[in-house]
Amino acid sequence: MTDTAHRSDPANRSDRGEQTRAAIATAAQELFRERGYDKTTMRAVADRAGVSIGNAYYYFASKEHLVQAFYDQIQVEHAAAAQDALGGTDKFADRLRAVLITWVDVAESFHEFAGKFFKVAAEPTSPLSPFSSESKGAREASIGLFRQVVEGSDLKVPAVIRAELPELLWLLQMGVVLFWVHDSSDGQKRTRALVRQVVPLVDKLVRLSRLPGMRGVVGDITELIRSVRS
Amino acid sequence: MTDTAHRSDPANRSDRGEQTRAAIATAAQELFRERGYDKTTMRAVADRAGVSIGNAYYYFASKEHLVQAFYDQIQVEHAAAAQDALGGTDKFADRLRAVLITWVDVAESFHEFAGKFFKVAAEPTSPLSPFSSESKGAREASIGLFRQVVEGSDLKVPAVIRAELPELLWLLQMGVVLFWVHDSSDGQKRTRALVRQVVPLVDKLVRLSRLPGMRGVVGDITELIRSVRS
DNA sequence: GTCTATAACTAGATAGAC
DNA sequence: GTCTATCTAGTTATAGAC
Repeated sequence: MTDTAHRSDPANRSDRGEQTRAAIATAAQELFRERGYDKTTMRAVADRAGVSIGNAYYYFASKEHLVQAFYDQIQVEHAAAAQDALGGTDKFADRLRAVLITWVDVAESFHEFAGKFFKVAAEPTSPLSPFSSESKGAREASIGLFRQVVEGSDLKVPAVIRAELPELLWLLQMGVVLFWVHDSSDGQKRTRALVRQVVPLVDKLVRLSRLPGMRGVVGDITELIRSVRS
Repeated sequence: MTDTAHRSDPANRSDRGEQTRAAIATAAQELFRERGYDKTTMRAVADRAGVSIGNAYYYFASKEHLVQAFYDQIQVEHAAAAQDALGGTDKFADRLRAVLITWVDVAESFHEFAGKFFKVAAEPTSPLSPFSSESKGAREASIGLFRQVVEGSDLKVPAVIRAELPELLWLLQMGVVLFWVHDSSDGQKRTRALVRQVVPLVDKLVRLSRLPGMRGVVGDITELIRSVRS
């Protein structure tokens, strides 16, 4: 493999190329927000970016790939906003709620075309799937956020749980996203209500894991996670 | 409303119309299985059904609507197969496992293009979404199956739980489907392993709900379900 | 080699005649 | 109910400029 000229190698991307790429991505994001995914044509994107369709396809393999820019943006904004929110408290429930609610805040402006976005991400073979190897970076960043939630908290739980909890909380977040996508209430207030209700429950459940009768269950769950991951 | 000629009123569908509709649906199913969703064109479907494209669109509003036939078929086959499997035992865990494994069996032949199928169903606005009002019938049939699992079993649990459990088990089934879609192992054996592992855990958790310390948690969960449903 | 553009292709969907 | 003709938009082929 002497394919040193491959586009994914940053060393070979020229400045001009980067500018064009950025122009296309920006045009796409603007149009997606203005008209939604379906009503945004590749021709319109290329047009606004001041390039030809063919050129747009040189940088983005498909229309779906243009969505990735959003994905990344939410991720980055959420990480920053959550970081702020985590500073205020060491109570586990407060920290968890802060991270989840912060996500809803950040994602709010994307909600209108989130359905299409989600549709794209739901396909297992899509690089946008939260379970895909292409999403590994974003996924691990997100899990890392929940690791912070746990580690900076006052939570006293068995070490096995402490280790597995971040991944479980990330799954919870995926569930919240699923609900959010289907939530047509004003300002996604039903999702916010769900978070406020589910957080104390999770807090209670996690703390209950210390009860003698729960040891077996905890073991089963960690075993389950381990085997699912392989 | 004097729209007595509307197509959705079975009394007004002519025999010929029904035959054409069936021919199109059958052609689509054959082709989906032979080549997958993407490689099956509406032209090919119309062709095999011996009708024009325009005519195909008279009966099915979009290509996605042709997928609905699969959806329904799995539903019906699963209900029948599960019915058989439920006859054998009154143990809750056995009954639950039977219903879940039966689904994996029935769905196996669809797995190859399940990704595309799932993608379509994942869009919140899609009539195929398991949460959509159009899917209400299928959803309730499925929940009914889990009601049978609970009611025909030896399970001794609080009435609140007994009432909410079928819907929760249906959600578990949705989780299994999610895993299954992403499961590329031979014969979906990883999904089968997941089911075999998760069923005893659910069984244990449900029975634990009788413990005094769990009463509060059970109340919280039922409250959560109620508010989410509204 | 990296970029960019034009023309053409494909397939889902619609309009309108019969 | 059924057809043909047409439209639309994602995508690709390919030629050529920098």
